[in-house]
Amino acid sequence: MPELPEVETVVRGLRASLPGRTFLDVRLGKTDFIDDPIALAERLPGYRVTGVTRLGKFICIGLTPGAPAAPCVDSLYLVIHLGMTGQLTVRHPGDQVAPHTHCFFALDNDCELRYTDIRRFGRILIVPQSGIAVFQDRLGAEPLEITLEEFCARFGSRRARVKALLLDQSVLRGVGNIYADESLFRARIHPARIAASLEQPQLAALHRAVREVLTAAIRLRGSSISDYVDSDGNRGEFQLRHRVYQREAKPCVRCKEKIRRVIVAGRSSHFCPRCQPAPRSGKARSKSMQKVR
DNA sequence: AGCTCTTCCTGAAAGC
DNA sequence: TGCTTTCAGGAAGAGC
Repeated sequence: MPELPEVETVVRGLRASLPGRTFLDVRLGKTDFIDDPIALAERLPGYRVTGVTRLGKFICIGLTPGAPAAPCVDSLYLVIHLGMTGQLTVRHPGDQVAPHTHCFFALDNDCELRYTDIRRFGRILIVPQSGIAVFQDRLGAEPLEITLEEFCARFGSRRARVKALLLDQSVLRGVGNIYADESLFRARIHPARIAASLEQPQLAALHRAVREVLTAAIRLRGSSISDYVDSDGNRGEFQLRHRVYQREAKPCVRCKEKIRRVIVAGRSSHFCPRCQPAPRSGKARSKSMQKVR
């Protein structure tokens, strides 16, 4: 599933082929995942791509009105979230069309940008230039840019489970289930730990682990678990380096203990019971306190 | 504030 | 074999 490293890989691919291109035409299939499909189809033709950026897990394609500039027409962003199974690829019009391809954006160089999404958990919307700041403000910090101080401020005061916070896009933008589990393993922190209970060295280890895991995953062009491919249709390779994600019952790479899977924050969470010791629950603590007394 | 549950959707895998 | 059920999960919303 596409998280920050996968989205970053797609963005880098698009950056090689989209800037300077003008949208000629938009064809849509199913549109229930598009905020305003009519506006999308009517407004986009004539716009030229100025750049491709990433905001957390969102792909932002910057657009400006085409050469014979219509007066008073604003620049805008075509914003795309790949959800669980979204794929954004650049193809030739004659290329075979993958099943569940719902958007075709024709370009002025005999190529087309295609959006394919089996489960349609993705999202496509147009954000005007004037609205991008508000859009960005609803998202948390960029994991590859956040300082240790800000990381500690965002995590150290919260009573939520650390895994839930890692997945919360208004805290950190871009981390999903795979990289949350992989980061917690490297930092040796149990996913169900209350963030505010973490010691300073643990917060520092997690801050570092998140950045290292994401950087390593970008280097290998992301993790392809089921459907993820980059803008050229190629799979990533970081799934070969996963140490806990989808390794339930397999031996821990550090200590050989069997990797376990539990539900934390409503998500399956993989961890090593020896390397990532479980927090003592409130119940257990009060019981032991009673024993002591 | 933060938790759980539900919804969206499809295909793979498990169960019968 | 072939059908039905279950599950996975990013994000948002409801309700506690």
